[in-house]
Amino acid sequence: MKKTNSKTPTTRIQRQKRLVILEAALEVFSKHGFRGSTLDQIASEAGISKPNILYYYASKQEMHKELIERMMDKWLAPLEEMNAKGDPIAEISAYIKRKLEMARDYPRQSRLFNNEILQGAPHIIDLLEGELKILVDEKAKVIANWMKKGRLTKTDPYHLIFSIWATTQHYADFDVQVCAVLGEKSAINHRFKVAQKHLDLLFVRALEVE
Amino acid sequence: MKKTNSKTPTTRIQRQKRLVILEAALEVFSKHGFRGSTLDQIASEAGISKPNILYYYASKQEMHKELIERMMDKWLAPLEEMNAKGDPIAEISAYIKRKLEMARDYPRQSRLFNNEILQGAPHIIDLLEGELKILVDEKAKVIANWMKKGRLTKTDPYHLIFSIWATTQHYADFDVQVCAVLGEKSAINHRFKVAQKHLDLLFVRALEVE
DNA sequence: GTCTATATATTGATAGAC
DNA sequence: GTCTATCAATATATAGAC
Repeated sequence: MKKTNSKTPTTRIQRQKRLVILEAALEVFSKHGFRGSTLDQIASEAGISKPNILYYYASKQEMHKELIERMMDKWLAPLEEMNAKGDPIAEISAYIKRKLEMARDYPRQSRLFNNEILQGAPHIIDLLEGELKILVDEKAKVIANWMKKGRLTKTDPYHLIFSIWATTQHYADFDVQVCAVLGEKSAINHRFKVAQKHLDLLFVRALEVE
Repeated sequence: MKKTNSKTPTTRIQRQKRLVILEAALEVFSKHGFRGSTLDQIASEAGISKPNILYYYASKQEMHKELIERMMDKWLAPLEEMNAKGDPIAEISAYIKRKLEMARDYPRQSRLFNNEILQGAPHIIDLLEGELKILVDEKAKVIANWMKKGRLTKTDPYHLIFSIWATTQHYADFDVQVCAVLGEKSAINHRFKVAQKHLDLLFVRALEVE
């Protein structure tokens, strides 16, 4: 069989194996960051030997890069869905719901992103200053327009978006602290139900105009 | 001169040198976490040779431990100051202001804490489940009492505190992203002034009862 | 494709001259 | 107290047998 470039897997088996490795890499990178993670940890987590890992991915960097790229698309989607023609309160409420569901369903992706930002975003700074800024500029304009029309209480649209990011991602990134403070009594489903209700009240009540 | 134990510095010079090293260690640990940081980086940052660093601190662990301990006290103070006998809205507003000022003035301490939590809080989990939980339980009770008396809109007090933590610390931990989105136009002083105004509106408007 | 063995670099920490 | 030199452990990555 001819040598397969690790960047372009062809067979189903190869793709599957790369996914198993990526899954393990996500587990490790999201906890320790890029520099703090080792191939040994990833290999152990994946149940695959270290050289075999490097058969599918040319380097530690390549794994990390693919994880970051896969995550960024998913990360921008919820904001993209915010619709200028919808009801302002309903749109913001739905956006919060989507972001909170992502924190619940993809906490490791959130922590991977958090780690990347803490380290100064070396791999995605261009994306933040480019694609992300463009998207946020656009949505901030939509929100500002809603406010100008008197359909939302006036505040800074950018910082409003930051507040939504912060409050929702907190449940993924600071999960250990949230659990420690709430104690064992709070199962994950209950926790996110209460969080959802609280965040909805917080933002809707603050932004509603009577 | 007799051998000085590195844990109990005696002279002024020694204390000063330890502070320089600690300052450099904070710079590095807050960016890369414990495992991702190296003595080489810290030594370079401090302008002191690696063996000399280890003359003042017995190990990398010892530096990290002292940083975490120094930070935790400072971190709990703002919440402790919240006064059950004060005006509810004013107390919460003042708490947000204090937390935001800490994010502005001690961003590296915030990121050090964030890194520790992301890694599962291995060094402070006892503190979170002990001291922190006790403090939050107490203040949550105060807030719940205010709500019961009709002086604040009803919501979950714990999640309200989480929201305040999340929104304020966001400006320290995600500073790179905030700056990328806001662009170069936003100087730090202006940024925090707008943030302060927005967060005050968000929480006060949501919690105020007419 | 997967393994053992290993090359090469980096790391935390120590020894010992000055 | 501070340095150079260095050790032992660990890290990424490769070589080559099977």
